[in-house]
Amino acid sequence: MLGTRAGGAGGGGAAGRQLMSIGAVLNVLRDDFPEVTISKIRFLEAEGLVEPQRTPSGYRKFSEEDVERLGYVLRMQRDHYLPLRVIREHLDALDRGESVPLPSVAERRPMPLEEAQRELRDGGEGGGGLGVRLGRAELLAAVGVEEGVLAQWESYGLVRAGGDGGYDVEMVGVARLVAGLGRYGLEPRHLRAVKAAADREVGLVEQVVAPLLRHRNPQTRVR
Amino acid sequence: MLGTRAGGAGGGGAAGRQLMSIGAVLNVLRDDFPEVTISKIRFLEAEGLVEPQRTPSGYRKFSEEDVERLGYVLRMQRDHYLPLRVIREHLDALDRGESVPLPSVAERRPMPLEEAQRELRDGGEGGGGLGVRLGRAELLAAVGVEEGVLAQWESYGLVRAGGDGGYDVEMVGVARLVAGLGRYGLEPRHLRAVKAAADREVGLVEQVVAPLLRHRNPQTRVR
DNA sequence: CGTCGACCTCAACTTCTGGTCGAGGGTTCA
DNA sequence: TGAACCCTCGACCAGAAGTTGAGGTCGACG
Repeated sequence: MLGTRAGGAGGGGAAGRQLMSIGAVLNVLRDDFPEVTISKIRFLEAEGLVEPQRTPSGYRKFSEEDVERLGYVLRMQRDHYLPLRVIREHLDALDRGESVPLPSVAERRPMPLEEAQRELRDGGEGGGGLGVRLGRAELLAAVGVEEGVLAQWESYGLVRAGGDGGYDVEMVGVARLVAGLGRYGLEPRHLRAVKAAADREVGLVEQVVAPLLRHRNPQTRVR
Repeated sequence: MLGTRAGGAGGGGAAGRQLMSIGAVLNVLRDDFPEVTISKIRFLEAEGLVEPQRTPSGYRKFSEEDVERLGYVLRMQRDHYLPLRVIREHLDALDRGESVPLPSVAERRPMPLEEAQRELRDGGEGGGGLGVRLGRAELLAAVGVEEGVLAQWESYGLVRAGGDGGYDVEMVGVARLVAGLGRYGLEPRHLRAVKAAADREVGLVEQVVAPLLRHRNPQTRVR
């Protein structure tokens, strides 16, 4: 409906970045987010998540960017359950060119090791197999990096050896990911931030893999 | 203090799976989660997140597993902001051998494609910087898999081409991860579940990669 | 045997988040 | 000029996540 808006798509150069009224924004968004309302958009502004321009008379005018931003907020909220405060901080930081305040798990203890060991002891390889552990050389080979690089990763806590000096298979996934990221320009020092992601990854993999030893077999189901 | 309990650590074989009182659990956990309290643990039980055994007289008795579970809950809550309901559902499903209900972004709409495309059209590369895009062949090379495999991944929505047929650099990270997981036995059909993780991954990577810099300093200047 | 600390339940209360609603009133534009 | 749209502001609301306290039991130690 209202075919007006986005119509042409065409190359429209630098022309007018068309601004849209709150109602128009609503129409655009509710396609992806049916639960959005005008009052919610206003609320999100009040909470500092967007700052649309205003006409002299006070009407809000949203740029495409604002709309994307709203979409991002809504997505984060809906799909990742992030509280608005967190999204805001994140976005704010990004805005001013800092980066990634991130829902962080980082820095707390440098030592979930004990836990891993316990798991290792208890679960052993009993249930599910997959108790596979790699030596350092194997890991290096599997990931395709050099000694020094790995050492560096370890110093950043990105990859970690188990108590026995061996590496868990999961580490391959993590390491490979780190390597992948590195390949397009992210250094470990940037990756500290990403460690949170790696942790998540591990968390998830743990859920997928580890319970195989503790439990029977996975299948799907979603809320 | 109370050096008693966990003391030995030693290899106590099959001996008694020692159960601990709620107070003991508290001591164990608050090392990692200082904010935990007895009442919170009870609350979590009430919410169905753990089900410790009981002595005949009604005292709670937590197994190691229960404690780990609590740790998991607390970690998910603190680090990933997941609501208890979601954690519970996830855990419940895992318990009964289903799998990974996961804070999912999945289903709901079978079609984020449109979104991606719009983003592509509208935002072009404006928003994100890092407009680098890869061809299919490049992606294949970067990840080191064959055509067919990639096609399969795509059919599972694990990896996705943009509107222009090109792949975003982030996809390399995702694809590489998928490849890594595949390498130790997880098939795409299992990975559907993990897709949520991949999505997170992308979200995070976006944040890291796009704006380039970083620093942190939360600041709350609402209104 | 008494008593002290750890534990129990249950209901009421609290705080925070994330909004919604409506009254009262301007703005736009066909 | 009037219908449709938009504005602010304060009140109100529901749900999540705990906390608190009153009243009572358990267990172990001296």
